[in-house]
Amino acid sequence: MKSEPRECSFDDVLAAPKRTTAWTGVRNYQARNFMRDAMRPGDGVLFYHSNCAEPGIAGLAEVASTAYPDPTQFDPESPYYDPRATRAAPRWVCVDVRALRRVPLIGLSELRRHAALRDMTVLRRGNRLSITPVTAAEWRYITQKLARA
DNA sequence: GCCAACGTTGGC
DNA sequence: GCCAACGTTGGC
Repeated sequence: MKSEPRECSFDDVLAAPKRTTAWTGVRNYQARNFMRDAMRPGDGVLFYHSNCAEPGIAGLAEVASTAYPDPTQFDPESPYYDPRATRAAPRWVCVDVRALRRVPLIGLSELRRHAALRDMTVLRRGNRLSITPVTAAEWRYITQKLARA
């Protein structure tokens, strides 16, 4: 899951109550569908810092809820407000994400260096999705080989 | 700041 | 349903 550290860094989540934050503001249907259809409490999350000086994986987290309506879509004051959404027919969902542990930043250039990660969705050219699936093999490789504390 | 890549919008 | 125009993402 990508987050811009200026908006919400891994350390911000670690410092939050219950080390948990609501993953609000996703306004892409594919990313929304991953949260709604594929993500379950306890699923592992690679917390990725994007659009910053050192893009890469900054920490390990887990999904802490099933999907529920993203409250920011109903809030006219929010930058994520969506006038087409109603409480009866919400368009966007979020999940809660709980930070588990910080890792020494695994930079994008390092991720690209590993043949085992060649097909990672997030590394694909032109990828812009803020939420992308990770295979079991990729997860093992990263958590066991690259994310040693 | 640049720009490639992609998603969304809206006229037709 | 097509597709050009536009907006956004995000690495560099």
